[in-house]
Amino acid sequence: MAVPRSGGHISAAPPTLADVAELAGVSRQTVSNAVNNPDLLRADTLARVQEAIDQLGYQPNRAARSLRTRASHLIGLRMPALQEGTANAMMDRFVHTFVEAAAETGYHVLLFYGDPADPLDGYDELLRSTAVDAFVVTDTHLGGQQTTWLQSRRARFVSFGRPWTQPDAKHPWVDVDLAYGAEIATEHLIERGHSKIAWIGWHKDSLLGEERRSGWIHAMHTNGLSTTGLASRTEDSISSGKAAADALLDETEPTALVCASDTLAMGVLHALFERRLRLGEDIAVVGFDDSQVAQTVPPGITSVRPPLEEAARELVKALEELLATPSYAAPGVMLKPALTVRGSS
Amino acid sequence: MAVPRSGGHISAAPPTLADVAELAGVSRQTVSNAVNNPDLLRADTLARVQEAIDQLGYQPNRAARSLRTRASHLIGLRMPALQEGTANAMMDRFVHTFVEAAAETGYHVLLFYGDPADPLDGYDELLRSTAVDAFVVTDTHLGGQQTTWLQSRRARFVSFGRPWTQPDAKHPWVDVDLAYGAEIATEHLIERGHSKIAWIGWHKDSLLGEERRSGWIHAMHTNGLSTTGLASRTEDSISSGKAAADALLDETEPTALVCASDTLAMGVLHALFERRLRLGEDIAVVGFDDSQVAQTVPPGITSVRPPLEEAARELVKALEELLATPSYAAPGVMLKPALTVRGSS
DNA sequence: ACCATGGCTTGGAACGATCCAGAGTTCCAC
DNA sequence: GTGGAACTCTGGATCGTTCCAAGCCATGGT
Repeated sequence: MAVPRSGGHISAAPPTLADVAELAGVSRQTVSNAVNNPDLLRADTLARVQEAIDQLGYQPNRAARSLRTRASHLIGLRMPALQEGTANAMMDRFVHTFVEAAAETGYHVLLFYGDPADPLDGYDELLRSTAVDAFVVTDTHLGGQQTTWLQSRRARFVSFGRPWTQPDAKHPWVDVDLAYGAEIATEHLIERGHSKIAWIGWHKDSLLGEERRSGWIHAMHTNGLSTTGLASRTEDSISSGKAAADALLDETEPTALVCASDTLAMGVLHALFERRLRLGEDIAVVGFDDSQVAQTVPPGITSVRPPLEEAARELVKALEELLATPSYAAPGVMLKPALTVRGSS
Repeated sequence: MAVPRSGGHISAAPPTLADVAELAGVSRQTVSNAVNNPDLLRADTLARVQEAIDQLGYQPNRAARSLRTRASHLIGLRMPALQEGTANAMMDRFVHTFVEAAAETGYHVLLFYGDPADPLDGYDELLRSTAVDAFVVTDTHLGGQQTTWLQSRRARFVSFGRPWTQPDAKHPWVDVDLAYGAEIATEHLIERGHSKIAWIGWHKDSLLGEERRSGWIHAMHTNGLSTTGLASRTEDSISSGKAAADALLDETEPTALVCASDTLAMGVLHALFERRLRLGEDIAVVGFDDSQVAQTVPPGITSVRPPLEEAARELVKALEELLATPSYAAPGVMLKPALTVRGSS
């Protein structure tokens, strides 16, 4: 719907506060108050201004508002690196849910790109130009570089991922307890009658990997099961998942496998395919992340599903507090994942 | 060129043009010129100003610049609806590549969310508040509602997807020739010695579906092969893909299947799994979109891969022209997909 | 009748950048 | 030596909003 302006012709320029003020017969400031502090106006004035606003289709100019209030209502999110594996499948779902949660409180998401080799690239420019109110940092397991730097620049941010290497970090964070995830995955297999349950995980220097692994170990030991010869550590790729599965199947002959990621689980599937073993019948497999792949591969891979929707909502809530109270120091929030059971187990 | 990041002294408020001007002993306007039109300055003045800029770590305030120039250097992209299937996997890859391509020309991407039930929701607010310079529209096959509306509001936009229902639309667009994709997929199977090649596609009212289907028909007929009894039309879901495959396998017994999407291909895999048929040996399957799933499922699904990187670059190029020349009317760009051959064929 | 009170409304200034028109320099041709 | 063009640089105005301090106007207590 095109909006006619005082001149009578149809103009491309959107109406301003002044246009509304003139039409309603009040001052600019009153219109501003009608938008931002309606309680300050007398009921009849408010109604009159509101009508003028509706009539013109007025919407405050973001740049002007942002300049004056020093708030852009934008949250910066650095595009996670694109990998040809499945590892970023979870991040995509997170971005979706985060954008949705942010929208509910009037925030939009500014996606930016940074050189994958430099975890700090991109942040500085946005910070200096006051383009965003805050950041969401996602790859905290890669080290505390980003958070440390942001802190030193006094930038506001929250992180999806606990501050692994800085136990004393004060920024709000939300994370998913994936040690617990490994635990329920392993216990699920034990309930199904398995006792030789192997683990395929990541290298020792991977914080995420060690955490997940500890859940498997805990579940095994609590149930009086041995883990010797059942653990393997490797890269997060399909080919190394396959290699690890091959080695385990040849040596220890486990009846079930818990994998630190759906990517590794897919590697296992490749090994099974080659050996003509049937997933879910000859051998059980559980993965992590509940990716698209896990959901769709026949007969479906049982997978540990992180509650991304809840994480996104928690992060947005923390952001709101943080932006309202600059000194806000929240306790971290740890969420529990659930197991989505499918045909593979 | 590169600004020292962890600069020694950190003040609360970022430096402004006036700060730089004072330090360099010139006027504000001169600093502005140093940033935007360096050719206008004498070499020694430029050097002096540049030094002051570096020293303070000055970066123009986006809100102020945006207010004055009426350009935000933001491109709006409505978050495609999240589906639990595989259909949006391609869109995620597109978003990635688009953000990257946009960054190269100094544009950032503003992600926003809109009620899935209303294809226009969200655009209006951003447009009225002049928050973005342009939009990228992605779901043109759902009808021309968005583009028609944006046009009527005189908004700038480009679309990823041809204007299906409006042959006379004048906005720049980029699309992938997926009829051609179906053709090369079918021909690939013919080369491999198949002659009974079935098609699993979407309902008749799906423009995308009919286009892809025509490629299959064309390839079959050009090679003197019959298509009777080999085509089936259904929903884009795993379960209906499975049902369609079951029906075809029972009735016509094709040796190869071309599917309109990787989702349908996954449905086929489910049917094969149940029948204990081996993908790539007992029967060949080709999908569309080259999703994560197609890439990782053993032994890999041969799939038609849309050149998303190229599409993103073309769109950004078109956007640049459009924003530089408001009257810019580009011819649409049609890109050719390639076939990624994997174990499934 | 008067002043204080509190609710509503207002005009001017400011946020930090760019646009614009004009002023000061430099340089060269005549 | 002078006029004029070309080159540099400058100060004021402006984009659309919100902050601020002050103004207006009923109301009510004294």
